[in-house]
Amino acid sequence: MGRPPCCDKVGVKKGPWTPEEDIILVSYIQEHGPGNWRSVPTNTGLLRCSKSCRLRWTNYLRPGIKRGNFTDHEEKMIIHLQALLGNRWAAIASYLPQRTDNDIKNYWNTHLKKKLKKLHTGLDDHNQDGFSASQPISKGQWERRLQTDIHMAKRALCEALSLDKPSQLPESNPFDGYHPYTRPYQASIYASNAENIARLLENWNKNSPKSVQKNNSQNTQNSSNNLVIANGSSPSTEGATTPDAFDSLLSFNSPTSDVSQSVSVDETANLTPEMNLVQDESKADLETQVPLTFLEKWLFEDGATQGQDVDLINNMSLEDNPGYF
DNA sequence: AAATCTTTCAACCGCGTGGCC
DNA sequence: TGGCCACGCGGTTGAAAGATT
Repeated sequence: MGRPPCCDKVGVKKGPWTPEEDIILVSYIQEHGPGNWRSVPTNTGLLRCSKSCRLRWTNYLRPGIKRGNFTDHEEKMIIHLQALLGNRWAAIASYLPQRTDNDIKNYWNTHLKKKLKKLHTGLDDHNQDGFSASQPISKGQWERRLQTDIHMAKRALCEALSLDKPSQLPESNPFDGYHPYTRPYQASIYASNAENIARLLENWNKNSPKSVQKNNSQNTQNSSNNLVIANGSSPSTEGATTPDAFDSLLSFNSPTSDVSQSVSVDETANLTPEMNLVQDESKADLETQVPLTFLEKWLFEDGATQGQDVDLINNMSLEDNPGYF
């Protein structure tokens, strides 16, 4: 009964990926680009199902992924975006381009949920839970609650932003510079990381698999980190995540710097076909983000106009924008 | 030092959706 | 129009690591 498995279970390997498998997958994607996952296992000889390959790539091997500790900024953004969007981790992740939805989801479940719970139990017994995962509510309540949620989220987000930037509220959209639409920014990351993968592959060819395996006794985590370590902007510093670098990338702390401008034409012009494909992939992501620009505008365009939220919500007719909720 | 408990996070599973025929 | 297929998403699981007793 039920849906047949996505792939033949017989002979399909499960569990943690080995460095060897990572290399095979990365080199294949480098050559053919991401996509057509169905054919990846057969073409690479990997004993993995297509889903597993895609997941491994998107959550771990894909260039531009930042791992390790979340910065305060990221934390706040996740909290507020979760309040806004609910458990739409992919949508939330689109605002944190260096984080995967899986990462964010895990972080929410393991850290932020507890944090917020603590916070709320620390407060009065009033039902201050502004977050979506709560008891069932009626439709009318849901609508009122949604309005409250959005209002609270908007205020909290503005507060968070002003906390991080005590001297100034962003004149422009604070998402500038790392908004998923800002493709040149992504391109620079992908470009640098694609080079790393190439370098890694070169080293892989030089070294015997055994030696690699030895280096990766900590299973796959190290191996995939290695992919980026060669970069110089290594996430191996993740223990002490580099908020400065990250913030500057995101332009949070320097509203005048436009990251999209910081990428030279050469950099984007020198993209390999693989990089372009990666860009194409990110392009596909962008399409799912279109509705969010509306929220962005609303959140940041007129931060001072609190109290107009109800009007705005009224304007945001569910019929006109069915995808928003 | 060993046993037990807790936390973390990579990976899996099943469902929804959109594209193609 | 309906069925099939591939992909993406969110919830869940379980092994490993870390903390505590």
